[in-house]
Amino acid sequence: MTKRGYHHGNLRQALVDAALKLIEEKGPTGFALSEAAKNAGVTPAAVYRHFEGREDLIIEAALQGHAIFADRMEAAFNNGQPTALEAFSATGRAYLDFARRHPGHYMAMFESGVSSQATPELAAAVARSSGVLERAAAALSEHIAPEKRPPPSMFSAHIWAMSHGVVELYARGRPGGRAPFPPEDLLETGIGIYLRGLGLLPPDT
Amino acid sequence: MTKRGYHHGNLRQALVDAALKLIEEKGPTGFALSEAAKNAGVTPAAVYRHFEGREDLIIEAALQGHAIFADRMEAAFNNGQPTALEAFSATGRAYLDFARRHPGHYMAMFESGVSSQATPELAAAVARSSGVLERAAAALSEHIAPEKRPPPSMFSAHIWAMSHGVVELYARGRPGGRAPFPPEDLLETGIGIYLRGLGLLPPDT
DNA sequence: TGTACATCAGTGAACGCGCGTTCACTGATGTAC
DNA sequence: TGTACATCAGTGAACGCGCGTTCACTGATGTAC
Repeated sequence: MTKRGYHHGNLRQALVDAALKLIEEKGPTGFALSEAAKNAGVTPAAVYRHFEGREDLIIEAALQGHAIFADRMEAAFNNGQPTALEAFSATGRAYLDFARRHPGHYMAMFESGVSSQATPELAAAVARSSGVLERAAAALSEHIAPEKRPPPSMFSAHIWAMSHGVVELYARGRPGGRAPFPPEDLLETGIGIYLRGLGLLPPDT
Repeated sequence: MTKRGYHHGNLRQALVDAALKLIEEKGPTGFALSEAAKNAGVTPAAVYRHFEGREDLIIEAALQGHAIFADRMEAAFNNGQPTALEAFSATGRAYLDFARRHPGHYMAMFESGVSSQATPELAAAVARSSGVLERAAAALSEHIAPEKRPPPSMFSAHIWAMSHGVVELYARGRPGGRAPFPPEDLLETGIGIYLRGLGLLPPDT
């Protein structure tokens, strides 16, 4: 099924996997093409049979990340079933879950410095990811009285910002040394309070 | 007043300033000690008269950043005057304002990968920064009924996460290419909705 | 089935580069007499 | 005021290193006859 290559089998994907592991360990700017090649059991020059260069490899990693990300978010959203609220919450949890399970992908996507417009494919993948979250926000905001309803894109930007902030500050080892609370709890309670502020949850839990 | 050096005048600070500018331009991992030295009009080896090495220079930049940051936040908080709510909002605005005015510092502080425990001085500076925000959150949460009051450190973690997320995703050029809303508005509305969720703002604005 | 050939994934050596760091030094500044 | 000396900030050359990228090549695989 998988098209096997001549010598290696499937070097292209092996290189992406090696890159992801390295990005996870050392960050996207600390990642070295040569090291990825070595870890894939291959000479650095071999990389150029499959990618244009270092940046192109990072872009592929980000691209695959966005594809997985959008899939997960879409599955969690589940077309707004059973309720808009539950679908939305599931989507939020899927965000954090993705960041934890795929730190390499997450970093390639959001911390690599690669423009989301770098290639048409990447732009499309980013648009798809963003789209899921925005649809989840839009579905949920139907339950808000129109005159006090924020634009869905602002709604989703708030959620995205809080999620990303939790990932960066508390799901890794940043500010006070270690996290004061489990990131999952932090995000769940944070989003809960936010939704209550929108009148989407009863005032007392 | 400023102790002037023998040859340069005040090379130590000139190096920090050059480093900050470079960090702002290329990120903390892209910053090169040699380039900072060159921009300060000095040989790379001269750096070692004032710092132990590359990392030490970044730590000094982060340290100065935390000092400015804590000062600004403290001034904005203004001991909780005139009201806890207004003081808290001012503190939130000061956060974003700092991130925009001092991107080099901000990056050195939160994106450099330097541990906040790297030196005792840095740990103290970080604790002071965090302390201000936590005090602002604690003061404000006095107005919440005790049984539905989240721990102040969780409260402040939510705000910090949302602020940081807004900075990273929307106050730079990240996800959809450019920001859908001005970051200031995004943060102000986001925090507003969150505070409403805590019952600290009336349900309709 | 066997042979000749074309393809092309991966090799290995080399490149130029900029990096962080070291070291013996030099020469401007400050100080003692 | 003038001279001799000590200090030490900054120099300049050198180092070893790993990086991304190039290039002519080789040799395993697949294909045609």
